[in-house]
Amino acid sequence: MGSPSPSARVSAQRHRAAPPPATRFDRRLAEILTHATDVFCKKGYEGASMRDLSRASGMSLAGLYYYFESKERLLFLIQKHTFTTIVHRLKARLEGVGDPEQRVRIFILNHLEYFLANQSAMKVLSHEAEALKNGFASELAAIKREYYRICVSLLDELKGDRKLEFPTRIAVLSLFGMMNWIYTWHNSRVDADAEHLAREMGDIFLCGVMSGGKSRR
Amino acid sequence: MGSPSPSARVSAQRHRAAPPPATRFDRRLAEILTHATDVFCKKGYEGASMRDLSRASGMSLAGLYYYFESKERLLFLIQKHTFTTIVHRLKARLEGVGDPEQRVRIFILNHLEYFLANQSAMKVLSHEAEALKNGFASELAAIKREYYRICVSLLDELKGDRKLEFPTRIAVLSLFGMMNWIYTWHNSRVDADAEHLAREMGDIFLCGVMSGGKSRR
DNA sequence: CTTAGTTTCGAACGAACGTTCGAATAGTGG
DNA sequence: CCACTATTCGAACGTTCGTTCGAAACTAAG
Repeated sequence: MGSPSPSARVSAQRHRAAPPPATRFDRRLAEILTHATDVFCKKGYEGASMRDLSRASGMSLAGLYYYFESKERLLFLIQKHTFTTIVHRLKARLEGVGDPEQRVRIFILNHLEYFLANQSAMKVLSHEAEALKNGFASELAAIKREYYRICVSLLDELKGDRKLEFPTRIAVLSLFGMMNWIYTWHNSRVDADAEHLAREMGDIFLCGVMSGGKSRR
Repeated sequence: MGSPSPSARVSAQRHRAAPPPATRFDRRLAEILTHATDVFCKKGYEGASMRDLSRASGMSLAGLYYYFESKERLLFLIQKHTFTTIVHRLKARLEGVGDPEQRVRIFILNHLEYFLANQSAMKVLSHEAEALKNGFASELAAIKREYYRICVSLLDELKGDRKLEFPTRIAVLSLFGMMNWIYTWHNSRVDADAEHLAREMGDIFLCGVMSGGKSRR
């Protein structure tokens, strides 16, 4: 039993002085993930066949299975990497910022910047949220929940700081809706960049939330 | 040529005094559409097989093709009926209401009420927006555009009436995002009903839009 | 070069897919 | 009852699906 089921490997070896910190295996896998992301984005997870992925990544159908053991795990790898990265970047950007409104604006900007810079990946993350089953689904749900909780706590900070009253859950989910819906309409030739969008959505959302619903009734 | 391709029929006969104004054919088709909507909602358009639809509607696989000529046309019928209905109801509700803010609030309420009362259908409409091709796609895009334009004109009315300045396109699409995202999170056991949600989302959106983005920078 | 390990691939598997066809059934006016 | 249409179905069509397997091709060290 020299090499038992290669695709079960999780990229364990990491003790070398190679120029890029990733092994050849990891680099090739990353390439495949990139191409697969585009295909999933265009045709949807169910609509994309392994043969489509094979064609897009320039590797034979059978060759793909050396890098992952199933189509479902491939989607999982894409979604997990995307979500982990966006959470990681958010935490880094929030460090050292105290003002609650600024912190919310950073949340929005971080989300939109990553969304527009990685449109395919973020569409796959948003649109194929229900495609995974059981173990895969629950591991991803945990990351999602963490991201959600961060947003809740940011809004609660704002609430406490400004003595506001609004339903946090609805506000958070409305904000996610505004931001995630972008993948259905954003056109880089006519629409503004992430910074503009973040300011405009931030204005709509924050002013709405901060004026306490006093426009009528 | 007694009955040339039954499924090509568009429910032409409508000159009878039958108790319900629909023919037997139309009634049975509507039943199938209802069951198919639930299946598409649960498994997605690509993920649902004709055999799934057959099981759910209690009709044989071949029998389904008496009522529509392809799986794609079935999705089209579902989406077109849903979208047409929501636009029709909106127009009726807007009649006779003059105040621009009230008109926007009616738009939101109409959307959310129909969304929550027909969750499956609206999820299929929102989530499978890209599944149709060519002719089907363009006919649906026309309805979608009309609905979008109505929302734009409602916001432009509000803008003119209150001398506001905000980017209409972003505002409209943000509003759609807030509302349509509901299908990813709404839980009828913990979340409020359509009226509450419409008021809360209306407050966030309208106050945000009406205060002109003055919260900072 | 030899050898051992890593990576790739052609060919095939059984299963499931959307769709079709001709025959059987149910319903209806004569 | 009949004759006729409207509706339903079992069985099969050819295609595509995700996945597997054993053998090649490549890579790197001895």
